[in-house]
Amino acid sequence: MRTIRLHDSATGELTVLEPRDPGRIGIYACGPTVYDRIHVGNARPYVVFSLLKRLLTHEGYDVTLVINVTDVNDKIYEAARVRRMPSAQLAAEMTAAYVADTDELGLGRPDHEPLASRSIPGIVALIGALLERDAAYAVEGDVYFRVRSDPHYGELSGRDVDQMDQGEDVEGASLKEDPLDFALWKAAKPEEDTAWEAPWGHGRPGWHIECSAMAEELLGVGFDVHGGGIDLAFPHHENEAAQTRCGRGAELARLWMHNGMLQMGGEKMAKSLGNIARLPEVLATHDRDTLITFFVSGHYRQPLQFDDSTMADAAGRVRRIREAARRLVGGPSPAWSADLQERFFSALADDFNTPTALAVVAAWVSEANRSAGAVGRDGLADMLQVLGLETLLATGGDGPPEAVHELARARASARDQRDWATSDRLRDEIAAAGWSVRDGPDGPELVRRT
RNA sequence: GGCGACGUGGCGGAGUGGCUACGCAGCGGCCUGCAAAGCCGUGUACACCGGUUCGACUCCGGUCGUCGCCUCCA
Repeated sequence: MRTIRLHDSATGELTVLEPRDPGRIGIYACGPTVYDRIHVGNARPYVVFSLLKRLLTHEGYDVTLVINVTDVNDKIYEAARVRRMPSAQLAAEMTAAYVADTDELGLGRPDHEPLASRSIPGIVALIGALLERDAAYAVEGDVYFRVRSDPHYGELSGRDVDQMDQGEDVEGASLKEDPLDFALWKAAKPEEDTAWEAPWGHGRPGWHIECSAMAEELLGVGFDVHGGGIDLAFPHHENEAAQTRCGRGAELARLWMHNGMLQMGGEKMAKSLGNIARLPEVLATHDRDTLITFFVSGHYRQPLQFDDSTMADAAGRVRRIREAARRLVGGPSPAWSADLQERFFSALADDFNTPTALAVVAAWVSEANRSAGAVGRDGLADMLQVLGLETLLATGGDGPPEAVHELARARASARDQRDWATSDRLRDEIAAAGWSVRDGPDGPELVRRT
């Protein structure tokens, strides 16, 4: 179990991960609002936190990963209205689509995937605690958080309350004591078709309260790592932190981790900008190994360029590792592997530096390719597993069909007769069938084209 | 305007006060009938201007530029 350091957004510094409970780590990451299929940008935190869990598990921690699903939200009501369907039905369908889409990433599921709609009692209880402590107030069925009642408000995202834009949101502005305040509970509106009973009225939760409630319910207050996209730092995470701090008298999380934005055309990938690539579409044209490799090729905190060229680069890395893997044998790796594995895991332990880790994998592959004798795959397997790329070691699936074998045999005899024209023509036919021939020292070999 | 991050070779993308990141692409060579795969070699890279230092791409200050947040947003 080595020392893990992570960048804490709250302090801006690398911080040693010291578990609340020895040997155990609780991680909560904000998941999607389900009003549409997710795009690749939405998949980044799913990948980052799933892989962080793998690293911590590898290091011997007992890790619980929670990624929520926001299934009650203004955007869902709006999208459901457009489609003329019940919002609960749209949310259910999109939740199922989200699960199916992220399943295709091949990283497994989080340990818990709570739904806001199923967490109402916890939400109501937390709002109740905030009201009791005067950190919130009810007005005409709405409940608002009193931002200025929290002296620490703004610390997570580094903002000074007095210098913040005090943008009025049109509806409800008049009900707030202070424009900075935000809704914990919204009274049911005629155009909204889901609502729950609460002591202060029929309605539904605001955006931020659900995460505080769900995280507390599943991980307890003061859990280890809270994560999500950097765009959530304010106001979402700031508000979450404030709610729990004021409602429970304790910090929600010990450390805050934020991933950088996926960019397309030099700008953040976002629906509002129209520069999105939906996850299912991306996975229809690129295999998941390429996508995962693409994600780990950049540091999680930095922006990452998504385009044909960067995906092609990732595909090249994948090819090279797979190619090397074909020549490996089962069992322990040679002595030189130990040093590389050490470098690999220290890179990950130092703020989860996956690009450096990937460079170590490349060095391992080069070393293996240089080696004359049989090379055991265990060391590489150990590293790739943590990057979610153990699939690169899978031995090749089905062999070529008989027709291709037939062509290969014909080509071999043409070559024996030094009939290069026929031989090359047959090689083209084999290629057309999806296979390539390599004439090695042990004779020709058929390899699936990638 | 406020807060924050960042500017690295053709592209992507790490990192460090003096020593090869890495990948993709390119170029030369080995191997091959030719290829493929692999191997070997190859690129005066660190936005600009000052400063600190024996020495800065790496620290400090400034300039310019880019991106993110400040409103829904992974």
